[in-house]
Order: sequence, then C-alpha cells, then structure tokens
Amino acid sequence: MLSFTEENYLKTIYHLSDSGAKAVLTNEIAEAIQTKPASVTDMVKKLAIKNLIAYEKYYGVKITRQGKTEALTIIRKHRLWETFLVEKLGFNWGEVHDVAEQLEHIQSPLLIEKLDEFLGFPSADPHGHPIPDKNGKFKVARQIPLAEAIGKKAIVRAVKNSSPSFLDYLSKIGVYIGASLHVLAKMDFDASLEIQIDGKKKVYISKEASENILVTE
Amino acid sequence: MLSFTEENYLKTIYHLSDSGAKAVLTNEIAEAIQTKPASVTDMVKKLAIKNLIAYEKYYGVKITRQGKTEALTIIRKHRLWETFLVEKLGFNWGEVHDVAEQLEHIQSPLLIEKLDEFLGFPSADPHGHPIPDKNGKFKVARQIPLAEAIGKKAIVRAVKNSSPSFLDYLSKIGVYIGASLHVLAKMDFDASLEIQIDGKKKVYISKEASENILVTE
DNA sequence: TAAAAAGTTTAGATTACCCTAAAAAAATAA
DNA sequence: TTATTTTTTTAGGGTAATCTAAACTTTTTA
Ligand SMILES: [Mn+2]
Ligand SMILES: [Mn+2]
Ligand SMILES: [Mn+2]
Ligand SMILES: [Mn+2]
Repeated sequence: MLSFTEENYLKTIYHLSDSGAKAVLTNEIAEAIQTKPASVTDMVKKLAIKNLIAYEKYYGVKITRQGKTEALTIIRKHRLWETFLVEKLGFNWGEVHDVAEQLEHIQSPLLIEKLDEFLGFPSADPHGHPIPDKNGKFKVARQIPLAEAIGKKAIVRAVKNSSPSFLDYLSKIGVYIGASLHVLAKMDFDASLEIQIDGKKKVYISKEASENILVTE
Repeated sequence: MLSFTEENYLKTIYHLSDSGAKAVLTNEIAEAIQTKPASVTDMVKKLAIKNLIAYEKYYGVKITRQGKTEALTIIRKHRLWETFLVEKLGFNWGEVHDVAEQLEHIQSPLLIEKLDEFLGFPSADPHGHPIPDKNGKFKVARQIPLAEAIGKKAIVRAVKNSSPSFLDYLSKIGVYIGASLHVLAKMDFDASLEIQIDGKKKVYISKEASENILVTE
C-alpha cells in the first residue's frame, strides 16, 4: 500500500507526463509538488524500487504500467469525490479541488464502487475531466481550446485550468460546462475574443482565458 | 491544526475518560491505540503542551475543555460519515467504522456542514450513538443494557460494541435500532436471555450480547 | 514494611519525509 | 571546444512518530 505522499508524487508524475507519454524531470516535479529537488530525488528512488516508475539518473522519470494503474485509481477517486461534492452537497466547481485532494487518499475500494453507483456512474467530473472506470479506462475526447474556434459555434466540454479564480470568473461571466459559445471575433491587438454565450450575452475574454476553455465544435 | 495521530490520541482519550469525566492511564491508551506505552508517554507530553490534556507523571491524563471540543469535532465527523455511508451509500452498519476512521480526519468545516445538511441533521449514527452538533452539544439519553430489562418490553436505541462481528450477529437474528424487544426470561444457568423481537420471533441471546444492547423502556 | 510485581518514563535508535549546502553531470554559451 | 550556467544528485541533518531496553515510581503481596 502506498503512503499519502507516495500517492501524491505518483499522481503528479502521471499528470506531468501527459498520461505517461513522456519523461518527467526532477525540477518539474519539485515545482508541481511544492518541494525541493533534493526531496524529489529521494522519493523518486523509492517509487522506482516499488516499480511504479522507471528512474534514470539525470534523465528523469517514466511511469510504469503498474504506476499508471495506481495513478488512475487516485484520479478516479479525486474526480468521483469532486462530482459528489458538486452534485450532492451543492459545492461550487471552484470549491471542490482542495477537499478532493484529501478525499482521494481514503482507502476503501467498496466505498468508491458505492460512491460511483450513488452518482450514477458519471463519465466526467465538474470540470469536464473524464473519470476512469474501475479498470482505469476512460474516453479521451477530441477537444480544442476555444482560442482555436474563431468564427465557429462550439460547446464547452471542459476547463484546462481548475483554479478557483478562473472558475469563479467563468461562473461570473456565464460560462459553464455544456454552454454554447459562438466566437464572434478575435482582436488583433491582444488575441482576446468576443464571444456570445447561448445565443444571448456577448462578452470579451482574454487570450489566456480562451486557451483554458476546451470545446467541441 | 492537529496531525492525524494527535487526533486519534485525543479521540481515544475522550472515549476512555467517559466523556472527560475521569483520568486515563498510559497503558489504557496504549492498549486502545495499539501502540507501546513509551509511545503514549511521548505523545501525551505533546498534547499537554498544546493544552488539550492535563498530564501528571505516573498518574494519568485528563482532557481539558479545549481538548474536549477538538475530540467532539472528530466524533461528530466520524458519526456523520457513518450515517452517510449507511443512509446514502447502502453500507451495512458493521461495515462503516473502519472507513469512518479515515474520513473523520478530512479537514473542511464547509464539507461537514454541507454533509450534515444533506443528511437532514441526524441526531444519531447507525449504531444509535449521538451526533454532536457544530457546537459540540448532544443529548445524552438514559439508556440501559438489555440485561437490566428482565420481564420488560424495551426499544433498542444503541449498541455498546460496534464490532462487525457483533453487528452482523444482531442483523442475523433480527435485532436493529428501533426494534421492540420483550425480555421473556433470564436463564439462571448462564444469564442468557430469551427475547421476543417485534412481537414475533423468539431467540436466546448470551449475557455478553445482552450487555451490549442499549434500550429504553 | 520490605520485597516483588506492575505500571510508567527515559534513553537511545529507526523510518519516512523534508531541508540546506556542496559536489557532480548535463546543457548552453563564448 | 572550453567555460559558464543550469540541473540534478549526494551528504549531512532535522522533525514526527514509533520501537526496545533500561531505569524509575507506584501498587500489591507476603
Ligand atoms: Mn481537482
Ligand atoms: Mn476536476
Ligand atoms: Mn464508528
Ligand atoms: Mn458509530
């Protein structure tokens, strides 16, 4: 069984590696986990001994199949709990991440299966992120940043950034998962976009914001 | 903020002290927490420095007002989570304790307030144990062990022992919180009882069992 | 009430995780 | 290609929580 800390490292490595695709560097992990590179080197050796990652000195770290399975279990739990907090307890989508960071470490396969069932086997969390099933399988949707949908109509599917400040901003201007956005114009000056939400309200959003809204056409 | 371990010590001390009434000895704590007396001495000093307990060498430990407040917060969380697991997720009453031991350490006052509301502000958990409100207040019911209700009719209000084996046994013979029990006879031989459940099924239960079922007349 | 037993504390280690500072390797620039 | 900068690792320590063994205190027994 993995410790709380080991689970956090593994999950972070999984995310940084683009779902296991690429190697992850010591400093990236240190930055993401808010710790020092020396601490990362220590932990990375430990995870390598447990066969969760492959570690090559000075080169970086690659997640193994076994490590990926563990990481996906944690991510599944995180996203199921976020869904619970929003759907059942009435949390806002910007309030759930920190609590889910704690809840994801609760050890009880039965609990997770029952929670999944209670929620109706959701396929995505409140931020549009896919929830792996109990075997770690999930659908990868073809989504593009809103910034690449100039002149088009698109449906909001997910957010790339889940920070409370960004989510609060989206709520404030009326953008939500499932909203229909029409990208009316892109400003030459700063690449900001003029969009129309659900055929009604028109607003301007920054380039930064437009890159963190994921849509399908 | 208290660590996971500190919270467990404090909660255990509260329970062993009869809600703060009496002093608790080092070996009792060690036994309850499944650790060595030497470890208890260390931790007890730490909790005393934080003013959660009063510690007197070789004499034992008494919980302070501040310690009681902290302990009741943890107990509140434990019992709310147990209620959630049974009422919403369909767990059996014997399956919830170990999971609640983990969930009780999640730090989020907002989560607990919302969970409480979601559950309809329950006053007791699945084992009939009172759930303190957000100020640590709860009703202490006058309950007696079934063993002391010879010849009488009584309603099951709580269990004294929450072990899965005892709870499974109760479920199997048809005893549950709220059941009406008529104590028909007490056997001289071994103090076992003949009881009738809800005016129907008659069963014999051991002295041990009869002491762990709490009822009101 | 003195000796034995039981209970408790102290001393000294161990493990997990994290840190700073110095050394080593790799990447980049001159 | 050598020198400089950046990245990573190693060395050496610190804290929280645990343990064993030895010392000390209290309680019980004889
Ligand atoms: Mn999240
Ligand atoms: Mn999410
Ligand atoms: Mn319990
Ligand atoms: Mn309970």
